[in-house]
Amino acid sequence: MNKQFEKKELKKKSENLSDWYTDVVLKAAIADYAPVKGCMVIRPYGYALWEAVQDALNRMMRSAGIENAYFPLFIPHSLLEKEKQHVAGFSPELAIVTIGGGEKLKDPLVVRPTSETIMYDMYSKWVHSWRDLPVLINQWNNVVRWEKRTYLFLRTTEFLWQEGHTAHETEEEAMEMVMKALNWYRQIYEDYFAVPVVMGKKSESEKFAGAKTTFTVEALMPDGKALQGGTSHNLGQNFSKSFDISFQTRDGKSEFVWQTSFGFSTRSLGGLFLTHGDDSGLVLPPKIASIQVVIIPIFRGDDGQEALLEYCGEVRDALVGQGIRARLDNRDSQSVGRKFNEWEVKGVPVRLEVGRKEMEDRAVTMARRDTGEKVLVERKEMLPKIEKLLEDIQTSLYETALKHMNDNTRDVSTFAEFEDIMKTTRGFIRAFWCEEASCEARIKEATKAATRCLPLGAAEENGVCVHCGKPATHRWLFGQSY
RNA sequence: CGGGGUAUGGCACAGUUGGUAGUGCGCUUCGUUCGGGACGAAGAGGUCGUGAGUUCGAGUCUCACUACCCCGACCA
Repeated sequence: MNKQFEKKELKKKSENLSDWYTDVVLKAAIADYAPVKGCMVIRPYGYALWEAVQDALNRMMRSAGIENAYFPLFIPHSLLEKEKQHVAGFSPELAIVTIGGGEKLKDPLVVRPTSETIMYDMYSKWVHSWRDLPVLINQWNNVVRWEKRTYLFLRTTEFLWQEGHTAHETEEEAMEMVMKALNWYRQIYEDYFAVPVVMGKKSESEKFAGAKTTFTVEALMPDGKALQGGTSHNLGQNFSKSFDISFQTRDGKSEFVWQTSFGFSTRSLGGLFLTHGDDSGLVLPPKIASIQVVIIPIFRGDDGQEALLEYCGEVRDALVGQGIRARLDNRDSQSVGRKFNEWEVKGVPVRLEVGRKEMEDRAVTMARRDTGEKVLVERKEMLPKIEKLLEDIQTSLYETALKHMNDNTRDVSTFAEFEDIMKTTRGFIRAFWCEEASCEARIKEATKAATRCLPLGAAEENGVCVHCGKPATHRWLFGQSY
């Protein structure tokens, strides 16, 4: 049974993850290389996934009173320079427009790498009183960061994201926002993508340029490397002081606002593709898949084709009526085998095979993408069974990924052990660390692994740093970054 | 930005001592098919990365340039 059919033209995930990844993203028509280095075209089948993310995050943000807006692509270089750490962090990867309309610009324009500066310049105009707070604005846009080495979705020169930027009366209120956003990101990964994550705080050297504290969701990829999945920053008053966003408090004093920013990008889709999927192609979790069920008619001569298509159409309408995203593949130019393979590469969670046999028995054959298992289901039981199957696939994908993460998260007490793990399986390593940047840098140089985060809720303990032996109070999560 | 490699049809590649470009897949049309990438017939598609040079003649030899890929450094 459950035979895995070999894909003739697809590289194997089991042999080389990164070759497989590129191959499958291109062949599943998720994305394609654009003529500009490091840039890609997100094709309709891939963009539909991004739209699903947008829908989910927009719902979550709306529930917290956040509204969408749009700010310009270009940022005057003079504005970017206002927050020192911010400009220092981003300078090496900026694209800068120096000529406009054939004339050299007096103040070059930066193509936004993120929008803090241009948004906060506006916020300073808009905020004067405690009554103007909180400011709760999000924007969906594209940003550009000139990376030296790029990779489809995971690190592209231009990428799409949402960036939320809020301003509050108190730091407590800002922190609530920071954690709320972080939890949304966790939900997108875990509930929609079926990708487990660890939530935590970034170290000083890994935090956002200009932030007081950065929080992150970190996922573990199949090759044991870690992916920073989304970040939420407590900006404190760093930017409000640089951009003069001040307000009169309820008791008449002047104070700077407390700010947050948080972002979730198309990189996340790369994590989704890497995590699931197998030698036959992508495996999309039902909750995010744009097509959850594909119906494939199996013809027998010209006889009865019309009746078969009619039966398939009826099956599709029943599914769609139930809110299931179903597609009938009625192309007669492709053979059945080819269709099976195409939809497998594209990772559609459930395939219904419908031939004369099923039509006569008033049934469908239901095949699940993740295990390959096929069962014959009576037509009248189809709807509840498919709903159940979609849930089962979602759960099973999450559990498999969670097991992988747990199996590859190791407590380590000696540096030799640390080095050994990084040389072999990689994965997450939990170890005491003295919290000194120079020590972290030496660990990274020796093993390629740096701190991913201090997991939320990590207990305070008495320990010694895994590398330098100095006193340490917490076990940090280490890993090699994607 | 350092080290290595590659560049020939949409994709993957072959092309011998220099003689004017080929194979497989894909694509188009027609027909027969369809329970795991169908078959037959007939077609379309290439300034051989760019620019110079050597030569009667360059995909092939020489030089320069450019782009891309892999490894490393970098990557809130």
